[in-house]
Amino acid sequence: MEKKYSPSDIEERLYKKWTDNGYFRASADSDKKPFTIVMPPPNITGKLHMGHALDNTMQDILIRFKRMTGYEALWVPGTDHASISTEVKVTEALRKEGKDKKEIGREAFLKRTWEWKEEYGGTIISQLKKIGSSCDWSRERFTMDEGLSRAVTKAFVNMYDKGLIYKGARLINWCPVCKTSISDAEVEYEEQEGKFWHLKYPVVGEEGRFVCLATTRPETMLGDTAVAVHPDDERYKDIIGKTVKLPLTDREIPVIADEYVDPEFGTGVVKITPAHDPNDFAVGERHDLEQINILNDDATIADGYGKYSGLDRYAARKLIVEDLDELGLLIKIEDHKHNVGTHDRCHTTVEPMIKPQWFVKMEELIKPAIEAVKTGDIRLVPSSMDKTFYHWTDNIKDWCISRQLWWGHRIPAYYCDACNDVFVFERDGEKCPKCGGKLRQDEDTLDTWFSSALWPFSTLGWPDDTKELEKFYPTDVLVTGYDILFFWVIRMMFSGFEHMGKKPFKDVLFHGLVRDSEGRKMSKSLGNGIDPLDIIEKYGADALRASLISNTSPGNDMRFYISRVEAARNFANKMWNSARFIMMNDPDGRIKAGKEIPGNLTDTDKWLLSGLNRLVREVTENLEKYELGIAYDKISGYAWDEFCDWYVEMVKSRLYDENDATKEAAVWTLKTAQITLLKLLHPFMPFVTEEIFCSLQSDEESIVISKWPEFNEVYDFPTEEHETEVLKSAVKAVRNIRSEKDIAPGKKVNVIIVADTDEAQNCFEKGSNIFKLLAKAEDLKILRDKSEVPEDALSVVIENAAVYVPIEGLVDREEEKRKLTAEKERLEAEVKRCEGMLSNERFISKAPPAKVQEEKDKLEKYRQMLAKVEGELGACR
RNA sequence: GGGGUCUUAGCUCAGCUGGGAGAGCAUCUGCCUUACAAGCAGAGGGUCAUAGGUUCGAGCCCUAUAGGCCCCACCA
Repeated sequence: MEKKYSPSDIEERLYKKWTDNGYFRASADSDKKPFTIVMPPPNITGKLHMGHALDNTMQDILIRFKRMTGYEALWVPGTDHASISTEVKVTEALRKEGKDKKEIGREAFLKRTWEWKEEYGGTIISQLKKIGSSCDWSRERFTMDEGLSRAVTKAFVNMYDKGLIYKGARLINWCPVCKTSISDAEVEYEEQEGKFWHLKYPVVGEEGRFVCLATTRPETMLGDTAVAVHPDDERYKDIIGKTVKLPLTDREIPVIADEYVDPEFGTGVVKITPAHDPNDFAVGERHDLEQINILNDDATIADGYGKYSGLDRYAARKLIVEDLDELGLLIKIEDHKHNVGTHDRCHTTVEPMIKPQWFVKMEELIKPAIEAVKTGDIRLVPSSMDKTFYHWTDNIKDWCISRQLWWGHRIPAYYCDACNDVFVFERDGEKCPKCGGKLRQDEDTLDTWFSSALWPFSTLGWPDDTKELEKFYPTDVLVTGYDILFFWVIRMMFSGFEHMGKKPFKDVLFHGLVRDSEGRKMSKSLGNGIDPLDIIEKYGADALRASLISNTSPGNDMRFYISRVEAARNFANKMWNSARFIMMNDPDGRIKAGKEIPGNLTDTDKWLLSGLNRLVREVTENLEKYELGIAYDKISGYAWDEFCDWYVEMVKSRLYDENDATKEAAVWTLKTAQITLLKLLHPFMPFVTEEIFCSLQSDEESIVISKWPEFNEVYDFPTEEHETEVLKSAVKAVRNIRSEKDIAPGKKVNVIIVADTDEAQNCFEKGSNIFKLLAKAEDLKILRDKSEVPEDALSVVIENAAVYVPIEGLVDREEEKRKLTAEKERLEAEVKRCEGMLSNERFISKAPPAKVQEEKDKLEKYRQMLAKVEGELGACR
């Protein structure tokens, strides 16, 4: 094995081995318990970014963990057609070739988009493989696959038949560039510097009287159908019911009273344009006002408005303001900051317009989802997401699902021009059921989230009755970012209940955004994005994965630091090297890790094994609770600090002694511990663990399908903590001798070790050579009792260790005394605290018995330690 | 305007249902030592935002305050 672990050499080879052997496949025929995750499908337009890396690492950890614990673990991958994003991209590509979407027509455009999908849609999938995702690739799905498209149609028809989908002319958000409607959730508000134009409209029949009002959008006045005041506003009470002349037009419009108007704001008078403003629309509905659409689809002024017709909305605004000014109807212009709705894809200012669109009625549909979260039937992790969930569901509005796009699922509604009727059904190409006439399908496609909402069951075969649905639905956990709670998670919930009659998942595990090191969102425009693939190439997939998990918690944003990746890479290398060490000491691989426990384990071995045993239990619990960060940190902590830094050092003396009777026990323990740690670590760092596992345990095929370690009573040895402490300290001390600056370089040094127990004595005698080497000592004596140590010896040992270095003229125990005194004081305080608690009657009676016992044990422990420290302090004098 | 969330070491963050303040990185000291310098042995560094409250006991629970971030709404 090489001295350093180099991931690039092995990752591809191992991933190929895994897929070739079908480890990731899950079968519906298996009699194992199922564990299912469906992957949030990345857009086919997308490239792998840190968010995907995090999302998929978390899912992979859970899937690999469950696979090892004996579940039939299924992870369904796939991609999303991402209607508008893709359509925009393809339209752009066409434009570069000098072609226009409209010119080439729907059919050619779709053909072109499919070609585009075939060419680029696969890149994200291959990138997901690079980070080690253990998906069942034989089940990869695409939202526009034949089966999934059938699911979409079926779902639409089901809901339409139940009256949950309707078509209606509503005010929707219109993007004049993409020329499609977009849902409320797709509108992003941006603060913009605008103007506030104060206008006056003449009151009809009262010469010289005007109503003054202010607007941010003067051009919409062409579509005004009323002006409104507050019913209690004394200033305007007398004109309610009268009419005003709408300037620049020949229309007269009424003055109405509505509570929507805030008398305190502006002049207390509002122009009402029902066709181009959501609030005005609502007012218009209440007062039965006419809705006048003054705009074309590209936001130019419609025909019939004279010289304004055909002008862009902003050009029209300028001209209208000029004309009003000329008529003396413009009072003043103020600067005004306001929020403007823009389309989240192209950042064009959206235009509210009245259009016939398809909607999903939400009020009833959402109830089972709310109920499920309330009762805990669906659990959100972290649970603080519940509040956000209710905030969304309590304010939910009907969902506009039709889009004036071509790339997507076409709405299964058919119109008969002969009898002027509408039919919604699944059978394309049919004749009109009424008159037998030719049917014309609705031109619109569905919101891309409509198909995503069906993802948990459409990927498993719905609407057919499949074995997969039977076995793997509902899925176990959905892992996703909190930013799509509304877009996706909520919609999957009600879709699951509606179409399957069952929840789509048991738990939802949320993660946050991966930000850059300064806390900014990673974005193309800022150019601060870090490509996960670059990181993988340089540091390995394992290091990337671990860096995204270590020291993090669910639902919170995290910052990406390269130093974390380095730390994780170093840890992988540490495991690599501990394996090298083991193999050096068992070159033929004669000793097997496993259940046959050697009879001659030493206390050191038992100490390690029982600690490891507890680690197994804790890590398993953490993973069950989705505490991935905690689990990883515990494993790496134990592996590095306890296993490598302590145990490996402690057993060296046994390993280097050919005659040591416990040598094999040491190798066995090393191997058993290393294998156990590798297994615990495998979900987090799949590649390096597999590579080491196969070299170390050559009779097993792969760690991927190996059995997860279990808490084993056999390993739960009672340990003499005191003895272990002595050993640990001694090893540390010996290693430390050379770094003590009190020892002059090149000076002849004699080391005295006090071994006050049999095991320590044994250990030091066996290891005297290695200790000598480590300490660069001339001579090394092992004494049984502290009192035998010469007066002039300098202790270089902290805490319990009994190692002394005699050096001429360097007898100085002040430092040691100071430390021991500090320790004594600490222990005294602890003892006092414990005694205080235990003498407190309320504590005894109120605290749980286990806690009381714990305190008693602690007290005992501290008393013992205190006695020891006092003894040592005495010996110093 | 409504809601959420955060404030813990120099930096970035963990800290489960209340019971001995943690990790990584950074800093300082000493070390190439027969697994590993991507390493080893040590050290320093925190009034857990502030003020109250509950409790035998609060980083954790409650109230208020200050500051940061996010989401929703969108006064024309």
